[in-house]
Formats: sequence, C-alpha cells, structure tokens
Amino acid sequence: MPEPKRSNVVNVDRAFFAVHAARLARRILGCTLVRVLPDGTRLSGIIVETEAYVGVDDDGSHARGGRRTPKNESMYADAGTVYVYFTYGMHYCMNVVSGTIDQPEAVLIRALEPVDGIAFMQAARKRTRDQDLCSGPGKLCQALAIDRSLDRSTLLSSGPLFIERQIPVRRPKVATGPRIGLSCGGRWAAAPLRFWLPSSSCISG
DNA sequence: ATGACGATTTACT
DNA sequence: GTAAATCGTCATA
Repeated sequence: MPEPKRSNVVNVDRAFFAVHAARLARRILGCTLVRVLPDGTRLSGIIVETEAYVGVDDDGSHARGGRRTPKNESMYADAGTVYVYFTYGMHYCMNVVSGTIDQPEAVLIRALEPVDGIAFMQAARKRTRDQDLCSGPGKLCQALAIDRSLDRSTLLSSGPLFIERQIPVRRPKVATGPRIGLSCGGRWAAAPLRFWLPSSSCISG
C-alpha cells in the first residue's frame, strides 16, 4: 500500500546521491533528514551544515590512500548508503555516501535545524537550548538516536533513515569554508569543503 | 599484545 | 581560552 505523499516533497532517488561529494554536500542543504524510531516516532531536522570527503586522494578522509577496513567499508558502497562511525570513545557521526560504487566519497552531516520530535531530542540531549540540539555531528546523532546499527543502511527506502527534499521557494544562500577537526594539514585541510546555510542559527560552533 | 589516535563535546579556569 | 572524558579500531611488533 503506497504511503501518502506530503505535498511539496520531491522524490529522492539514487541519481540524487550519485554525484561528486562536494556537489551532494551542497545539494542536501535545505533537505530534511528523517529518523523513524522502532516504535514509529518520527524525528527530523533540516540539514543546514555539511562537509564533503572527496575520495582516496583526500588526506582528511577515512579512505585516504585507499584505506578500506571493516570500519569504513560502507564508504565504498553505493550512493545513498549511510556511513556511521564512532569516535573519541563517545560520539557517532553520520555520512551519506555519494559518487560511484567502490569510489569512497561521502558527505558528513554536521548540523540540523530540529523540526519533528523535539521533545524526544531534548530528553536525549538534556539541558541544552533547542538551537543546540543538533548543532554538531555528534550532537545530531545523539538527538536522533543514530548509532552504528544504522551503518550500511540505505536512504533510498522508507526505512529508519531517509531524506526528504522540498521544492525550494528560493535558492538558499550557501557559505563555504575549511572543514573542521581534521588532523591533516596542507591543502586538504584548507580546501573549502564545508558548506552551510548562514541563515540558520543551528550551525556547529 | 600493545599503544596511539580520533571528521567531538562538555565543563571548567 | 584549555583540558578531560572515553573506547573501538588499526598499525606495529
């Protein structure tokens, strides 16, 4: 039985994700990331900040130099696959795989503007302003209950995670700058591969 | 077997 | 501004 479509929501298919990471990073700004919990609760937020990790040559990427391990295996999967990793012994971060199969590119989702399920997010995040519920890659995974069990899942069906794209009223203004938190130096640390909507108050610090 | 590290967050001076 | 928290993963031995 087909699900009722929300008006204004455009279909997102594999071709939407199968572009260069820097292109996808811009493309998903303004889209809505939706998380459906096992009990059916819908959590969502508008994507307002992203970073592109552009392939084996990218010194900032987990796949630099062609590194391929059980941890980052999903980076090598089809466009539209979810890559979730665990870092600093306490945080998860979520990526959307872009490009072509076997070419490890991905877009890190760095911040959301909360929309649905704000009460759940508040409970999951504890004493923080609504504007900081999802203002960082680890924060949004906490708020949306995203962990490694969602690694390797796909955004291409109405599963636990998917993306909704609204018809834009007007093309949003996008700011760019260097990515955050990289341990590498040089041109890859400086490359303007971080993208955000400067109109949002939910950008990571 | 061991050690160093990390695409971060939070608290504290 | 600086530092602690905290542990799975991977490279080296």
